[in-house]
Amino acid sequence: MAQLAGVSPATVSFVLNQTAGQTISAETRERVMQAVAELGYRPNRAAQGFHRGTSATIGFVNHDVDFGEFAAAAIKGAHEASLRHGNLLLLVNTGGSNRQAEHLIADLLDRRTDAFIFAAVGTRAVTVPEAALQAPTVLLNCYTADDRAPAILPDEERGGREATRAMLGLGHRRFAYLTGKPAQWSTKARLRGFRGALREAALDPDDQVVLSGNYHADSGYDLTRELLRRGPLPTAILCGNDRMAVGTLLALFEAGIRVPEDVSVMGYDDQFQLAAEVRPALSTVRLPYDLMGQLAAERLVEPAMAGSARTLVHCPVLLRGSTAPPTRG
Amino acid sequence: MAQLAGVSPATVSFVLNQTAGQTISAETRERVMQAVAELGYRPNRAAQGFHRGTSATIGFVNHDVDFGEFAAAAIKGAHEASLRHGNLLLLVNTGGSNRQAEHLIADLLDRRTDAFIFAAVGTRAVTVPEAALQAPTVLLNCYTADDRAPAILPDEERGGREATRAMLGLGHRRFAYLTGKPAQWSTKARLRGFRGALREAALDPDDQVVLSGNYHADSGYDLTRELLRRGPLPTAILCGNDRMAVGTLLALFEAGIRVPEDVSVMGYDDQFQLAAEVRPALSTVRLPYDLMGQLAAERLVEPAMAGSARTLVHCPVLLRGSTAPPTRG
DNA sequence: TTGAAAGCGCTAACAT
DNA sequence: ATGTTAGCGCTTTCAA
Repeated sequence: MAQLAGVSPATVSFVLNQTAGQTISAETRERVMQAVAELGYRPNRAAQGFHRGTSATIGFVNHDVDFGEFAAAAIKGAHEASLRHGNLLLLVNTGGSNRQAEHLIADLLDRRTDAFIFAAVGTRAVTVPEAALQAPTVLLNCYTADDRAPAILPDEERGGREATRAMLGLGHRRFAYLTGKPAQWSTKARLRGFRGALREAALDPDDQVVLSGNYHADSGYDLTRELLRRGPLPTAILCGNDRMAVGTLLALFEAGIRVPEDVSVMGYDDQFQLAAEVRPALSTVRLPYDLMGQLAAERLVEPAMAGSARTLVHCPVLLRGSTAPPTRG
Repeated sequence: MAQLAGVSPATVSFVLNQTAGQTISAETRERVMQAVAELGYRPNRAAQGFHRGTSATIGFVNHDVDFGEFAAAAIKGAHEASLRHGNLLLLVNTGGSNRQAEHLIADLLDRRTDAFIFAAVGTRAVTVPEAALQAPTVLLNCYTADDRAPAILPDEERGGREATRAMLGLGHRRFAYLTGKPAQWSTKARLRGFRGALREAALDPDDQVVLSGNYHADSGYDLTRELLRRGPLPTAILCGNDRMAVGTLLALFEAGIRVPEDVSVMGYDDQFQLAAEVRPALSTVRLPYDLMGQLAAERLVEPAMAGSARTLVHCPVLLRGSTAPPTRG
C-alpha cells in the first residue's frame, strides 16, 4: 500500500485518519487516496484496536433469563446509536446468572471492549460484577443500590399515573387493576401511579379492585374471570401488560361482554405486533425499550449529563380502540 | 508477567496455550501458573487475535426489517453454541437493506470477524454481499438461489402437513386455512403441506376454504369475521401464525362461538409467552428459531456435513387446548 | 512536509 | 527443555 503511493506507512496513516496537527500536501494526499482506491485498501481495524488498546466495540450484556423481544428492541436502539459513532455491539447473554456475568465480562474485557451496557428485561436491582466498572458502564432497565453506574429506567410511576388519568378523563370512576408480579419494581411503581392518580381525582384507591397477576396472558384471563365471578364489573380494567390485556379480552368476549362498549381495557408495554393489532386495538402505555437502548449507547459516548445517576424515560399513553367513555354508571 | 516467573514470554505462551509439540517441564509450568495466579494475569485477546489474524468472533448479521423476538431466539441459540467454542457474537442489524449489509460486512471483515451468520426473520431468498463469502458463512432462515453458502431452514411444508394431519386425525374434514402473506416462502410451503395432507386423506384441497392474510393479528380477526359472514363455519381453522390465531379467537368469542367445542383453532410458531398462555392455549407448530441459531453456529465450527446445502429443521406439532375432535358433522 | 523507528502483546520459527 | 527473535499492521513521537 505505502509503496504503491510511494510514501511511508506513517503518511498513509496520517491522511486516512486526518490526524490533527499534521501537514500533508494536497498532492501527497491525492496520491495516497489514489493508491487506496486502486488497492481497495482498508485499514486492519484489529491492528488499529490492538495498538490503541481499544476495539470500537461495546459489550451489550443481557443479564436476564428473558431474552426476547424487549431485549431485541433495546439492542436495536443501542446498535443504531453505537453505529453512529463507529462502534459495534458484542452481545452476550448471562441468563441472569451472576457467575456467568462475571465470566462473560472478563472475556469481554480481555478483548478490550470499550464499554458496557448492562441490561435487564424485567426492571430490577442488579449487582454488577466489579470488573465491569473498569470500563464505562451504563445500566439499562436495571440499577444498583449504590448508583455506581448511571441507569436508564422507564418512568413507570408516571406511566401508571397517566394511564389512570386518561381513564379518569374519559369519565371512568370504577376500576379494576390486574397487576403483574407484585414483587416487581415495575408493578409497584405502576400501582403507585394508579393510586396517585385516583387520589388526585378525590377517589379512594382502596375502593378499587386490585388483583395480583404475573404478567402472563393466562393470568389476565383468570383474573378477569375472577372479576366476573365477583359481581358487577367496573367500567375500566387496567392490566399489568398487553399480554394480560389479551387474556382479559378473551375472558370478556367469552362472557359476552363487549369492549369498549361495556368495559374499557388498557394494557401496558405497547408490545410489538400485538397491542396495535389485536381487536379491538389495545390502548396502552408505551415502554420504549428501543429508545432506552439508544439513550444507553449515547450516554456511553457523551457522559455529558454525568450528574444524574438515574435517567427516567417517559412512557407515553396510547389511546386506541379498547377504551371509551363508560356507558354505565 | 514473564519476569515474575523468571521465564520468557514465549514460555508463558506455551504453557497457557498448551501448544502442541512443546515440551515444558512440570516445574516451569508450575512456576508460570503461580505467577499467573499471583498477578491475575489474563492474556490480551485483542493482541492474540491481531497476531493470529482471527478474533474468536462471529458476525451475526440480521438482514431483515424485523428485529424482534424471533431474531432474539436465533441469537440466543447462536450465542450459546458459539460460546462453547470460545466465540462471541458481534451483532449487526441491516434493517433489510443490501447497501447497509455491505457496509456492515465490510466493517466486520475489517475487524477480522472469523465467520458470518446471515439471518432473516421471514424466511426468504437473499443476496449475500460477495465480501461475506471471504469468511465461512451460513445462512439462517434464508437462502441464495445458487446455494453458495449452506442454509438452515425450517421445514415448513412438513410443518403444514403435520398440523393438517393432526387435525385430520382428530376427525376434522372441513377446514379453513387463513394464510399469512401469500407471496412468502413459508406461506407457500405450509399451504403445500396443507394440501398434501388433505390429498393423503382423499380430500380435495379445493373443497376447503383458503383465505389470504398477512401474519398480523388483525388479519386473523378480519378473516374470521369474513368466514362467519360466509355461512356455516368449518370445524377447524388453521392460521398462518399464532398472532393470527389470537385474532381468530377474539373474533370467534365475540361471535359467541366456543373454542374448541364449536371449532378448533390452530396457530403456527409457538410464539413465546403467547401461544401457550392464551386461553384456550393454542395448538400450534413450533418454529424452533433458537435451535436453528444453534445449528448455524455449530455448522460454522464443524463444517462436517459440508455436503448438504440446505438443512431443513423439523417443526413439531404441539397440541394444546384450542383443538379437539369436531362435534358437528 | 514527510520519513524512520519504536512499540503495542502476543506467537511461532529457530536457536541454544 | 527453554529462550531469542522477528514480526503481525498500525500509530506516534521524533528527526530530517
